[in-house]
Amino acid sequence: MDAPDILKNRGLKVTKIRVAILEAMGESRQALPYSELQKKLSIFDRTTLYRTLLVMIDKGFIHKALEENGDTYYALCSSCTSKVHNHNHVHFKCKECSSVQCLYLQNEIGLSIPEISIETIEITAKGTCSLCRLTN
Amino acid sequence: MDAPDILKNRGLKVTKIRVAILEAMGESRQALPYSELQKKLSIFDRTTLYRTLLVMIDKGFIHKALEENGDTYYALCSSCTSKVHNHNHVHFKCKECSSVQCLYLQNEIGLSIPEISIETIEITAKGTCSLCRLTN
DNA sequence: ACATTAAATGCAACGGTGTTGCATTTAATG
DNA sequence: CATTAAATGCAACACCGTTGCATTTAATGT
Repeated sequence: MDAPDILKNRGLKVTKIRVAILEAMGESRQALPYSELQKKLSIFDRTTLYRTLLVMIDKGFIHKALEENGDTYYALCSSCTSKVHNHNHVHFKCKECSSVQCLYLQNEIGLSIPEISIETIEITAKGTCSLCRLTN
Repeated sequence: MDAPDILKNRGLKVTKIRVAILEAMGESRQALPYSELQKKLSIFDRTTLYRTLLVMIDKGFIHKALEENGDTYYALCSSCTSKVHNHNHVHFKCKECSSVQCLYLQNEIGLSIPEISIETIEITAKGTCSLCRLTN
């Protein structure tokens, strides 16, 4: 299913920037930093990019995978809807190539702390990705 | 031990802003967002605050507990040195009062994923803190 | 194919943060 | 009290988040 169909299926108008965002993020299969999205989509006004990202987060197409040093990494949601966001996955950042990816886990990670009710858990792991390990 | 002594012990000059930062963060016992630090320390130039935070992170006094929506939360390091950063703790953000705190765990959380070497893990939990639970 | 309309877009503008260079001040030392 | 390396304040620039408003466009019905 291509980008326009995905948008239609979820009741969103098919616009150039939405298709471009989905394609840009689909290619890489990794989380993209805002700065890179901005570059790739520099044809569009940055306000439009900003607002489009808001909409697509709200509709459950994408999510913020990581905020680090002022840069925000966005990733495609493979299992989220506008209502339910499943986050049984880990965000992994490679210290060498700076790539960020979503890793899905078989078993959800649980955590319980006395007196506090925990609703969501986000996990960010850092290390060396498989590609960079081979390169060294 | 008061702020000036802490600074001396770690080989840092005792300056007003460093003392002020340590005291501001010591009082609250919680992570402070940059925006609030900025307000509390508005006597000082913001560049000085910026550079002082860099130094204090580097020396292991404080760490970034959370970056969210462009605001960075800083917390005192209770078990970190300039060489070793222990992060067997969870950063917890209350969705009601927006407070952020470091929770220390008895047992470190481990995570292993094939083909990837993980060096550090950061966990951010969100929910309702004990105080807000009582209030409701 | 065309008109209608709500939604999407582009532009301008403002405030906040990250960052750097440079001149001045200050804390630690002898 | 003099010396000096470090810390500070100021200026400046780029980038991001955000909002208002006028214009354009995608979807819908005729």
